[in-house]
Amino acid sequence: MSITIRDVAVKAGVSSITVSRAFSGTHTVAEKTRQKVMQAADELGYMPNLLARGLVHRRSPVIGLIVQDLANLFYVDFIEAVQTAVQQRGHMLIVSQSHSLVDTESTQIDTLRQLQVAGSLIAAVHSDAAHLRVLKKSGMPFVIIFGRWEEGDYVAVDEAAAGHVAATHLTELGHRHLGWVMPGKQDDLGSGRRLRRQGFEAALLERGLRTEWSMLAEGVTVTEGLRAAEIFLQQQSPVSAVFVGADRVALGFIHGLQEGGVRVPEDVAVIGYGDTHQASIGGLPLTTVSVPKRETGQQAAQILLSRIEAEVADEELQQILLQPSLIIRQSCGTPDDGSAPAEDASPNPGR
Amino acid sequence: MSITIRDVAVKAGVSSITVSRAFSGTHTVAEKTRQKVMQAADELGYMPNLLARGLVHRRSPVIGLIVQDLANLFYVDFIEAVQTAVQQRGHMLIVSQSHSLVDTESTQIDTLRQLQVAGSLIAAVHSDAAHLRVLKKSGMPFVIIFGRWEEGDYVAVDEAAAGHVAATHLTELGHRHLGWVMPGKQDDLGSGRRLRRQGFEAALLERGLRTEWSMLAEGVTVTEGLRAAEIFLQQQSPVSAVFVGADRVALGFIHGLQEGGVRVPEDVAVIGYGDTHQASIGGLPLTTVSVPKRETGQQAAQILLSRIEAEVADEELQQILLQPSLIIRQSCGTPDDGSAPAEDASPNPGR
DNA sequence: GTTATCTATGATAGCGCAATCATGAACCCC
DNA sequence: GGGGTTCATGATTGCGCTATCATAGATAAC
Repeated sequence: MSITIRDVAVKAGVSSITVSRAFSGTHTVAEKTRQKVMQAADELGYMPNLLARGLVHRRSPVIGLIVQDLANLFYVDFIEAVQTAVQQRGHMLIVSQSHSLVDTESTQIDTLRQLQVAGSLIAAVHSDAAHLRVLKKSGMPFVIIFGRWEEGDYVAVDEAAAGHVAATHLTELGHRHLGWVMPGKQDDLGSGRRLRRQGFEAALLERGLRTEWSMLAEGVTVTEGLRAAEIFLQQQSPVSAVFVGADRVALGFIHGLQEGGVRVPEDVAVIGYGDTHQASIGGLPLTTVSVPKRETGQQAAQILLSRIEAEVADEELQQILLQPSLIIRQSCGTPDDGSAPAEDASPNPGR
Repeated sequence: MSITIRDVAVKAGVSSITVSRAFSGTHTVAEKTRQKVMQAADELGYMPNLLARGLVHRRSPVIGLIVQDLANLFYVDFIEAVQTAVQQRGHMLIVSQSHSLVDTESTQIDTLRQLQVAGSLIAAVHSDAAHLRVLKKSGMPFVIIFGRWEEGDYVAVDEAAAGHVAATHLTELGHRHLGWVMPGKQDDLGSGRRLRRQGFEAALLERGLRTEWSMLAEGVTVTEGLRAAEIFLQQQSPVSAVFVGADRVALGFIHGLQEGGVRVPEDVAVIGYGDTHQASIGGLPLTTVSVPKRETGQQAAQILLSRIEAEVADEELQQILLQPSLIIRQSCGTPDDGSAPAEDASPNPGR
């Protein structure tokens, strides 16, 4: 038997509605009354029931977050940032995974809707799936993250720029024979994979070069990188620098090269993508194109919360494209070699 | 204006309660009726309102999870396992962080209670804080994780055994001069830090040895490990093997040693604790004492869900102590050196 | 002194759903 | 064929809270 607003009202000698107002702060309540109420509540151990409140308001103080894979380090920083932002504004965060499956994603969205969440952030698998359009029609605010969905709000990373940055760095170091490894579970995954590749090749073209070796990888695991290295070694290509589209894969790739007697960066330079924690440590700190994960989280949360609070559905769309940045460590060699590994080399603000 | 059970009822030509039953499956509904209802619901785009349902049931289909720090890789695998287990049984997961602060933890717990979550998993900061006792009295089921709370259910790791395993491994490799670095934000953090140390020293004692160098570290960062290495190098102790109580710190420690011209494992062997992903990759794959993170998640979820479903509050307590295991990689040297790094070397079942 | 404006509080009703109790129909047994 | 048993369905009510409308007192304005 839980204690309700009614019990508090009786004890404080006021009506239940006054108790409600004292707690929710929606109307002014005389300071003296408020104190009486609070004391009564304290003595009874009263706690507001957010379910009941949510039923009336038609939404609960919860934000949904759907990522593709929790175990992916990529999301850890991001989630942390979202968590912090959201909690500051009095919301809780529900996290779920789509495992990169559209159907699962769709189911997760439905569940969030049933829970009447105030809004959600979605790392969508496809950006053209019908269920997003359905969701949009439902009126629940949401922001797509790490992907571009032209019909709604999003916060994404300029993946073409990322590829461009990688290629530019490698060519500026003097490399003329370049290759890449692009991982990813599905090709249309926000089309990031394609864009990264295009950016990379565009940069080469500007310098009159072209890709001399390439490979599409299935997963984003270290093993995948080892496999790529194996294939690379077999082919004995003249390639001296490789862009690997995910840090974990890049680390595996480097390891595989080293096992095969190829020195990194002396014989082959490797540049990664993502800048997850693991990139910065280990024997050979990875030079990588950093994704502003925290900033993505902050901005996305920001947009979502303002949609929720303003309750304006159809303002103009908020579509943000964040720029990646180059983190020079050691896997490509550097002008001034030997920099110490940084705990967190991402250039973003926030804690 | 959302579509309610009532609208469906009218459309299907039945009473609203029949629709309710068709959806919740609590009573038998004639197959023919059920189909009529489902079709009507489909056409209207009806979705059950979990807030309303929760209000009646006095709880929502959500499980709360409070970890100390999301950014800690340690929790990633664990959360993944919990997520999967919980979702299979039709629950969602709310994740929040205590940042190792008792007050924050307490606040988070209150919020979860207000949300009427069905139960929660708590990586408690202290195991003797009063608010846990209050929570227990409230009747909401919860399981303490990664710590021991003798008054309730918990799933913890045998930290003393972990220390013992580390020491045993090092002595068996022939080391006679041992040391340790123990990180952690607070000493009474489930007292794991102390237990680990005690286990380590007990094992030494059994062999007539004792700790020759030790250090308490503040945080669990790479930087902390670098600092420890600096101090270690200054002292020029004869210690040839060090147990570092957190993988991240261990990696930093190794890096620091290498920078100082000390070879690992040739000059100094280093064994870590935790077996986070990052331990397995990088230049020198880390030998470490592995914590069964997935298994902890599975078991804790299991216990919690059975409490929720059984609704028996006071059965006998479920207190589980899982055993750590030794993962031999390269940072201590091995009988057969040169094993390839594994993507996931944890011995636990499950995906 | 009368009207206008504000503030503090209350009464009622309903958010969407399911527990409870009630009813009627179908079936079965000897 | 009367009493027992099961099954499918319905009517009512309330979960705990707040939106809405209403009221009464206080203050101000002229």
